[in-house]
Parts: sequence; C-alpha cells; structure tokens
Amino acid sequence: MRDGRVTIIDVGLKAGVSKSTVSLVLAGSPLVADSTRARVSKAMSELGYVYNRGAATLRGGKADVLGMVINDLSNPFFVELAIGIEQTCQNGAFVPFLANCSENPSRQLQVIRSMLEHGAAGLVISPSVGSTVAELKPLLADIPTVQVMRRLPGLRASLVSPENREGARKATRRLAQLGHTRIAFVGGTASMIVREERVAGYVQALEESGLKVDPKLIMESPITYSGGRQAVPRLVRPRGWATAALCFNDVVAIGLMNALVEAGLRPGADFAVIGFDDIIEAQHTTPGLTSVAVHGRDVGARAAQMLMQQIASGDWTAQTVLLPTTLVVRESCGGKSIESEDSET
Amino acid sequence: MRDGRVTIIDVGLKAGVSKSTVSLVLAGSPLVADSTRARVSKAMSELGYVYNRGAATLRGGKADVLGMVINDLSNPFFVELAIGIEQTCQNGAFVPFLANCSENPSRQLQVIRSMLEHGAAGLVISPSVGSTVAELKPLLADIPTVQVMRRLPGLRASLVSPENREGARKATRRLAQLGHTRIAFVGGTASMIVREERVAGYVQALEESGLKVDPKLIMESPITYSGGRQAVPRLVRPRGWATAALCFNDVVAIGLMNALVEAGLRPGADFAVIGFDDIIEAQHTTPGLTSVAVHGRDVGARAAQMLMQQIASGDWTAQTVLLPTTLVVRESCGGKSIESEDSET
DNA sequence: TTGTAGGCGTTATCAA
DNA sequence: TTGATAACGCCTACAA
Repeated sequence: MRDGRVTIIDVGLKAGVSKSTVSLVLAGSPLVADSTRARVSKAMSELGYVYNRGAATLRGGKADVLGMVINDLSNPFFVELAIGIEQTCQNGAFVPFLANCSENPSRQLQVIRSMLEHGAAGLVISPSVGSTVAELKPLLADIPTVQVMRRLPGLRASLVSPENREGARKATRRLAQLGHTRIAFVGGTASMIVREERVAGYVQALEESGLKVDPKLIMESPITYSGGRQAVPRLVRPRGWATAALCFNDVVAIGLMNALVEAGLRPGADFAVIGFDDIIEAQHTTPGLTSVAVHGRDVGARAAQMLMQQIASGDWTAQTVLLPTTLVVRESCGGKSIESEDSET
Repeated sequence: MRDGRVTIIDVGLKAGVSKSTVSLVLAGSPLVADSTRARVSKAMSELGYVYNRGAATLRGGKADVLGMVINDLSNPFFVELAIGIEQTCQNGAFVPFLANCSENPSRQLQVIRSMLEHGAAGLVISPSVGSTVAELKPLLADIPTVQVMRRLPGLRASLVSPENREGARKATRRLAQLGHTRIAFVGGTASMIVREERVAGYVQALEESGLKVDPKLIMESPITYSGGRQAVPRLVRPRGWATAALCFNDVVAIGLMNALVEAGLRPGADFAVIGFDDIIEAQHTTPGLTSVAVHGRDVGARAAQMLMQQIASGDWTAQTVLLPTTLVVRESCGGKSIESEDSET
C-alpha cells in the first residue's frame, strides 16, 4: 500500500489471509468459507480497496471495455444510438466507453488507437465523414468491429444499418401521392454512402410515380441545422420551383422548416417537408415533423448484441443486418388524410 | 506473441535488440542510435505492434484516462459541455472517456466504479438528479474530481458552474422591463440546487422590479421537451394568467414554445419566453429563443483545465469557479427594441 | 478451505 | 548506447 493504492495483499494482511484467498472472494468463488469471505469483505471496505482491472486484464488477457466511436454527438440521433448501445452492454457485462469524433477523421484515428491501447474487447464505430479504408483497415485488423449507420466499403467489418433506400422510397412516394411533382432531396454531401442509398430510394420512387428526376433538385448541404437553412433560398426561388423536400436527416429538416417560416412559407401547407431518423425533436417542432424513423436505440442495441456475440464466439466474420424503417407521419408534409404507409411495409 | 498480441519482446526479437531498447524507442529517448531506432520502428509496424497501456499503467502507476461522467447526453447542452472537456484534454495528453448516466444515480455509481477500476487519473462529473453524498463521497475520496454545472453539497470536490443566480436575474429583469407583471418560472424539480439558484435570481429580480412573487407561478416539470409542453395549460388558463416565462433550460423552453403555438399563442408576441443554456437549437427555433447563454464548451474547457492541473500538481483542494452568463436576445421574448443587457455586465 | 509460486507487458535501475 | 532484472496487482495452477 506504499503509494496510496490498496492491493489485495493489503486486504489479505488486514483480514489475516493470503492474497489468493482475497482473489477468490473477488471472483465470488464458492470455495471460500463464509466467515473468511465476511472478514475479507470487511477489510476491503475498511481499506477502501479498488479493484485494479488493468492488472487483471494484463494477466487474464480479456478486457471488459467496449469502445463506441461515434462520428458526431451533436446530432441527437447519434446520442440515441449511443444510448441503445450502452443499455445493451449493461446486460452483457461490458463497460461501454464513448468517444466523440466531431466528424473529424484524424481525431477518430487517435480515439481508435487509444481504445486499442487500452485493450478494448471490441469496437462499435460510425465512421466519420472523410474516413479512408487505408488508414482504418490496419488498425481494425485484430479487433471485432461493428459499423453502425455508416459503412466504409472495403473494410472487413460487420454492419448494422437501416434500410436507407427503402425508407427514402416510402417517404418520397408519399410526397408524390400528395400531388407534389417538384420534390427536392436536401442535405449531405455526394461522397456519403448513406446519402447515396437514400438518394437512390428517392430516385426510384420518383420514377415509379412517373416523375422526372431533376439533378438540380438534389442538393448538398452540411448535415446541420444551418445546412438545412441554407438550402431554402435555392428551394423557393422562384416560388413553387420546388414544393416538397425529403431531407437527409431531421436536423437538416428542422433547419429547413425554420427557414421556410422565416421566408413566409408554412411547412405542411405551402411546402411539404419530410426528415429522416425521427429524433425526439421531431415530435416537438411546429408543425410536427414527418420523418422516416430509424429507431436509433434499436440500431444501437442490435450492433452491441452483434459485437458482444462476436467477442464471445471469437468468430467475427463480417455480417450485415439491415433494419426496417417506418414512416412516421406528422403535419409537416401536409395531407393528413392519406393513411399511413406503415401498413404497406 | 502467443495469443496474437504482439509485445515489445516480439518487436525486440525481430529487430535484434532487447525489450529495454524497444521501450526506450517507445519513450522517444534520445539515447538510442538512429539506426537502431529505425530498425525497431520498422519491426513495430511490420508486426502491427500495439502499445499496451494497461501494462504501462500497472508498472508506472499513472494513467492517462480522464473520466467524464455526464448526467444526460440527450440534453444537447451537456453534449456541448462534453465536447469542451474533450477538446481541452486533447491538448493535455489525456484521453477522455465519456459515460452517460441518463439521469440515473445507480447507473452513475456503476460508471464511476468502472472508471476507478480502470485507473482513471481524474473525473469530471455532473451529478445525476437523485445522487447522494453518502454514496458518492467514499468513491471519490482518492481521486481528483471536478463537478460541472451541478453541485452536491458536502462533497469535497471542486466546482465549475455558471452564475445561475445572476443569469436568471438578468433574464427576469428584462421580462419585467418589457412590462410583464405575471412572470412564471418553469421547469426542474425543487430538489435541484441549480434550480434553487436560478429561482433565487428570478425572485430577486421580481422584487427589485417591485413585482409580487407568486409561488403558484413557480412550476416544476421534467427538464425535457415534454416537460415544457406540460406546463402550458397551467400557464395560459385563464388566458393572461401569466404572460411570460423564464424556463429552467432551453429544452423546456422549446417544448413550451411549441405548445404555445398549438394553443394558438404566438411566442414573442402573445407570450414571452426565455430559456437557459443557449444551446445551438435556440438559434433554430421560430421565433429564435432568447436565452441565458452558459457557454457549455467554455465551462467544459475550464473544468478540464482545472482537473488536469490538479492531477499534475497532486493538490486537489476543492476550488470553485463561477463563470459569467450572457443574455442572448432573440425574438421569443418580444420587445427587440430594448438594447441588450450584455453591456451592463 | 487456504497458501505458494509464477507470469501477463511495461518501465526503471543498474551494469556492461 | 544497449542489455539484464526486478517490480507493478492480479489470476491460476498446484500444493498443503
């Protein structure tokens, strides 16, 4: 106990047993006599003993840390996702550590390295925009990894993701059914695979509805509130140039809705808006935001399950799980009368 | 390299040097010959060597992990706070690990224990609602700890917090100056110290303005969007019973604003609303939300600085730092004409 | 039911 | 400039 840190030896000394016995108590072994166990436990709490998991890991090899590397926590959706992962870890005897990359690839590398150095048993990662396989692949070569939401092609890692294409298709089809012919897709940048998938669903729905696909209606923007705002001038000048928009996600959609109001247009009446993710905020806008629900918690839970199972089995062949989305209809897209599309799924 | 994990011994073998030399290279010591260093580095990357920080910590005693224990990441304000802490750690050679408690004290205990077991060098903690000194004090007895935003009286730990009382006072005074006489305080529960402070500022401003303090105007609610919503019926029935509200935070304020609109009232025109925190969302509501800016990143940065300094010096006597707030005036409180109060600060 | 004796990967001390 | 050796705190045989 030289340095202030109490060890099992100190505990043993105090309880009058050897360190091995203390270790057995720690492990909850049935071999220890009840009286001994009690004495040891008492000594532990009196000394303020703290288990040194690092030492145990060093000896035993396996760590209980599960790393969550998330691209951007300022998007509420990813917070939901992280919460889903966390809760699932609880039940699985893993300790989840969360790291935020703020959509910064070099920060992401640092964070991953750090988790590896700390002996993480596995990683759930939602790659930052701008990540490259070249830099990530060698790092992740020896650790079970599950990608969530975003996918880096060429990476040998599992994936849990929503059915982006189908979700976007459902949403766009709804807008078309409501009579819109000039429907925009707003948000994200062309390099994002998730966006590609969502745009593909959007295009498919337009074609199925017999509408023309106008590339000018497919707009890029940062995936932030301001990104959504910025799109509005291009959307409504001249007025009626577009009359509806499917947004890359809810954050963009909310920014867009607010800018519409400021431009004198009523979302849901003069202009239809649909978002993607169905974050909690979508219920608390005026009008309520229609959104393609991705069920972030479920996605997170699924990813965590998969990862824990891969860790347990030692087999982490890449698998892919696509989770269904649901169109949650609120007022922002107008035409409440049409029955929900959920039934069609 | 038995178990797949490459050690410095393996690296040394490959490079034809001893593990001590490898260790020196790792530490960037100027003692090693350049040619040796090069050979060792090459061996490391060829073998895919990963530094085992657990082992180093076990040997050396000091860890590089800094734990952030946050009450609730689904409040965007605390995400900002966490980002501030993270960024500051970067510059200080600490690795920040984030854990979310979802406002759940027992989860919080687990998380803290886990961080201690992993040898965290220090903790930044924003205690969950319902935390007790009795359970926290023994845990934190031997580790530098800085509380942020929230304070547990009786805990021997530093605190970085905004000037809640003064912030609330400024906001309330503004509402009074705009001619409101029935001003409510909405959100939070009575047991929260932060709320106590904010309510105290609110009461003080009312008295300074010669207004009566009506306990019925001080309302509790969960600090969520729905919490804000729920307050509205009590606020506007009968119409004009209250004409303005200072909210516990922006999340409550945004929920409240939306419910106002649904009740047929225009925030900023028929009813004045001020929030607290100035989260990013406050700029993206319609109308823009007037808010007492707490500058979450700065608060986080300050807390991280303080903690790192306490770790470095080994002296962690409790200190308190109160950071000033600013009233950011947008449209939700009406009366744009009055000049901003910032100048008075 | 409990004690003894390594060894996990690293760093620090001391020799060479 | 490099190598040998002893800890760090824990767990796991194996012995008692």
